[in-house]
Amino acid sequence: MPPLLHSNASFHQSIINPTFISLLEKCHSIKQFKQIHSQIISSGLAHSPTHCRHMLSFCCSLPAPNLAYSRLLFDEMPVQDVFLFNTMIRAYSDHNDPSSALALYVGMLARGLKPNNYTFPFLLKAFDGETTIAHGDELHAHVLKFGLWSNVFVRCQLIHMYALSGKSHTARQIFELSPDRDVVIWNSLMSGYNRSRRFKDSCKLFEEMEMENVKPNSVTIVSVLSACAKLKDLKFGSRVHLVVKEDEPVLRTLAVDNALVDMYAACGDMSTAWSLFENMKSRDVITWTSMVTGFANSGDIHQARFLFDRMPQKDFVSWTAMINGYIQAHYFKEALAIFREMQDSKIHPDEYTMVSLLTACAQLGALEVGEWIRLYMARNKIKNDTTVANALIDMYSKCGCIERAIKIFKMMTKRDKFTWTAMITGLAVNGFGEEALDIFYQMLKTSTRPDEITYIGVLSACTHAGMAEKGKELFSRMIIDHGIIPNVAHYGCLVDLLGRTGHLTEAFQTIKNMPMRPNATVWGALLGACRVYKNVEMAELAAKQLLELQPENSAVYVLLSNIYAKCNKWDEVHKMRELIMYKGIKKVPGCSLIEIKGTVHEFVAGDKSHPMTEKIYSKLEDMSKELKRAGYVPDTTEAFLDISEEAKESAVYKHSEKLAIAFGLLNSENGVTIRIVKNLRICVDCHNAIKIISKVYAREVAVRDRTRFHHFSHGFCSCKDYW
DNA sequence: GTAGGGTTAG
Repeated sequence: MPPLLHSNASFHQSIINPTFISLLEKCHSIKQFKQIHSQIISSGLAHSPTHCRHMLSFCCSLPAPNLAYSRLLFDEMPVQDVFLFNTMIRAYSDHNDPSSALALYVGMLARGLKPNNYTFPFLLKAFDGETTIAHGDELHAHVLKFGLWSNVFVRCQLIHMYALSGKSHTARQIFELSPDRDVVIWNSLMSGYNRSRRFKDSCKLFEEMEMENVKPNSVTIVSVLSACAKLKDLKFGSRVHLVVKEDEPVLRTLAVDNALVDMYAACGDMSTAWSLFENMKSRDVITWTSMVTGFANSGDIHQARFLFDRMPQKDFVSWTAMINGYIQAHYFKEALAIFREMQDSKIHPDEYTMVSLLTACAQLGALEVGEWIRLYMARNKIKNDTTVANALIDMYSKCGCIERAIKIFKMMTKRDKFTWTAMITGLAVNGFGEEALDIFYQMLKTSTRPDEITYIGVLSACTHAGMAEKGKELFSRMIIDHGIIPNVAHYGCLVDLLGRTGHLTEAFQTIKNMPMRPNATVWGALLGACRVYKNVEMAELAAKQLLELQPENSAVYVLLSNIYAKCNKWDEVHKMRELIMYKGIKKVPGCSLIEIKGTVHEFVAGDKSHPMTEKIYSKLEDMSKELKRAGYVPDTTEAFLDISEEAKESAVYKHSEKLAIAFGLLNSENGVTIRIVKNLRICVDCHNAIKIISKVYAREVAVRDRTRFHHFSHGFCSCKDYW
């Protein structure tokens, strides 16, 4: 910072001082700015219009602008002209503060000032969807009233504004009414379509440009390729690629190459993506990240990781992409592990990263890590937006902590349909059917409309709470009330609902009358109900249909065999066993997860790989004695592959959830809830045993199985033995 | 003495 002039203030008064202006141009921090400002004041030049303009412009365009200081400066200026208003509005705009920008605009009108060509581009750029819905049309009218329609910048920004709020129809009208349509205004409309996810319209617009002989530039190409990537439209994307090849000198930019790589990768054409990638003269972090995402999405997680490890530099987007890749591949533990690596390399995550991590925690039932993430977000001031809160609700629900999920839900000031759906589904799987319906009715009072997924939650709430009549009513009204045509998944829910409440004939009738082909879920729901209500004939029928759809589904044989066993049809059980041996079908191994001190431990039945195996098995022995003393009798009707009674007993005794609970009892304090996540349905023996464990050890045990939560406490389960 | 369009992650 050069020394400031120590000149006599009066000497400079009322003339423009070029020294101050050039000092402002060199100014890089608010501290320096304040020094110059004080000099300007003591020189008596603070009220000179030229100095005011320079000062406000520079203050607003500092590398880290101080909005409050800028506003103070603005407020103290003796004459606030349109230029100063525009500059201040732009500052708010740059800070995504539409309401302050709007308030200033209103103040400007009140002052009798007229907006000019610059005002609306600044002001409208600040607008988000909500501000547009509230004030967009009015401002559009102002544009016309003040005669600014003829300005192409103003029209571009109007298009941008309408597109952002989803009114692409109005955006299109402005485009149509534009007298001079240069490539930029075409691009504006296309980016508008992209923003409102009207990707097909973007592609159509590109074709229109070709027909009207408007030459696309590199921005056009990037936009249209982005639309192709979202649509996974390889055919259209390749056509755009040809256009690029026809005009290489103009269109070959790094951004275009990146967009091409991303398009091919998104469409799953990894070999073309790879050859483009290899031949690029220069690549940046975006190029690499697109490749990593492409490999991950095409199911090649190892290739994704291979590339990821070789990236010359990685930013938080690349790390998040890799975390997401692991989640897509169901490698949830790896997703959490690589986040630790991310922290080691001192790359700061953002809210997107957090959502991914919370998803992994939800899948693993890793409550402690999930809690840690919430604290981490608070400590590191990571944006807690609606998506993050939705992920938290989902994580808490899937970890069986429904109270905490409700707390997040209640604290939210802005909720979207995902929020409501997450809360409804969360309550449903945790067994709070009535409460789930309450939330659903609350949702209907807002302007948020339920969708297909919401209804899956609503119907499963009725199932888990045994509310057959209510469920039937909601099912029959979903098309009338919300125009949602029931799909095969909804029919699956209905069959499940009827089956679980004992209406087997009605469930079967529903399947016969449904307007589409029943899928495996539908027949599976019926088969499950047959098990509970011991209906062998219908079970055979359902199993036969199911095996036609999924001949390798071992669970069907197991379930059918269980039903035979339950009905003492041992000949049939024997036949089933032989059939399985003959067909060489393997049972999906049962697997249970438990999180202890932030680490997720995984157990399969009969597992002896854990470092604490000896202690676990000896704890299991103790438990077995205590349980038997408390009246527990092993129930082996659902044990399947074992021949002798004794072997069966020892097989159920080593079920993965029992191992996990033994481990949990060994490694957690009294009074702490033991939380287990299981990949299959819990078996009847484990269910009995855990009820007694909850009583004998005075522990709450929460088991999440394939379909729902079982909250065990004081010898009872929240599912009321009904699952 | 100010203005318009673009790419990656949920």
